Amino acid sequence: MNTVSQRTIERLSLYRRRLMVELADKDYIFSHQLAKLANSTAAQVRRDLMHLGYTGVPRKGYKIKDLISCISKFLDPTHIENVVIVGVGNLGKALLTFFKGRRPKLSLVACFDIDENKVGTEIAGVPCYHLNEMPQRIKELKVNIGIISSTENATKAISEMMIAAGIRSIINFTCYPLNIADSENVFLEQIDITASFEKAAYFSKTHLKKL
Amino acid sequence: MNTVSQRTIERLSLYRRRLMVELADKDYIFSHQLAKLANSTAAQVRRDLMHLGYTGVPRKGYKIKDLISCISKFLDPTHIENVVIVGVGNLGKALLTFFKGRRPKLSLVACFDIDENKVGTEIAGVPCYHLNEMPQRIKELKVNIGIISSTENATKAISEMMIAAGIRSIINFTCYPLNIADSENVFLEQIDITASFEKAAYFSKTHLKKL
DNA sequence: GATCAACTGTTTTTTATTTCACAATTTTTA
DNA sequence: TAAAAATTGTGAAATAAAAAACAGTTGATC
Repeated sequence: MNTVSQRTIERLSLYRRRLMVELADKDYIFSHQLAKLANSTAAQVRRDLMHLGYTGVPRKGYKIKDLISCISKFLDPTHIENVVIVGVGNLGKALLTFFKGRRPKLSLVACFDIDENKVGTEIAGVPCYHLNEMPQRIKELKVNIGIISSTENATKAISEMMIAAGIRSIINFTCYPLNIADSENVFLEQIDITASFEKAAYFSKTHLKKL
Repeated sequence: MNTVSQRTIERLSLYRRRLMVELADKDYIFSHQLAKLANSTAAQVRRDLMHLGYTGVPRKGYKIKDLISCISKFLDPTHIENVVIVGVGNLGKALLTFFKGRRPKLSLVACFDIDENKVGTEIAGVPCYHLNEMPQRIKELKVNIGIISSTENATKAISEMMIAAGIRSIINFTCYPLNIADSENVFLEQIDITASFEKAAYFSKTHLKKL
């Protein structure tokens, strides 16, 4: 199986977004131009595009329209994927709003919380249910993707509920480092904002390339 | 110069947070135990700790208290670092709240927006100024770290303002891929939430390790 | 229509990161 | 006190990722 790296998938996602912007201006783009737009290198771009089976034309480049649809065919789910989010505090709300209508093939269908003031309402147009209802809703709505933006100490329990209910992919925005057994076959993306901040602080004093 | 990788810095940050939790329970910890807590491996932990110059004791492990202070000495700025955030929409607000009091050596001293309803108020206890004032405030407060959570199309201009004002490190939460010249010597952390979502979608169908 | 210039797709090389493996060390046990 | 057991620190090997190099095409130019 020709497995594609996470890094490549991230870049393909970025290429597509940059290409959408360019589409208004022109028909074709060279690898070095796309590289510049995506903050990468020409070699890296060509390498990434190899996975698509779409080939450009020397001296002419890639037809933007075709390249976009090729990336879409590669990246996007065939049908619309339902997504849920657990924990509708500040970050959860921000993600709901951010997410809204951003990707046509990803549909945020429900959010969950334990705060009775939120349960039963709609937040950014998305219905909020009690956490207890999550397993049932996930099954009913055939949800494959779950986002966790709860408190740190609820993370583990929530992830276990998600996995038991059949979730295939988790994005964890809490700082609790989830540990999912390989045998579960669940994809995990850990976004550790605290680590990012501390890294920024560390390199603000250290990141001096030329001394 | 013995430069330490970004990955290692991220893990050290995580180790410290996990160790803080353990500190309540016990005095010493083995590399394989810390690895389990941080979702890593014993070899990786030992390798990362090598950079600290702190050595553990065979058959006894690392003294948690000492290890924490050693990581802190390594990671933390010597004095308190001021941080600013630009763009106080949903995500910006969430980051403000999230950040509040989380790291003692990092102090969020100001946020900026162009919305006149926000300018002049306090958001999560942090004063909000007009974006125009940013350069001056950054210089006055000797701010080294800037967070961007604006709209996508404002990102580039904001980063240029930041760099011109003397910022040393930028965390960019917008999807616009900033391109900072090496010569600027500014550290950049790009957090592309859209890419994370699309990655999660991609691997939810693909991430089947054993077929 | 032959030559040149510039770009693509892919192989090779280089660099970075992780894992392995093991001598050295320390505690525990006898 | 000697032997056994378990863990550390680190050099070496393996793996992963990025960059470089280059043959093969294609469009442009004369």
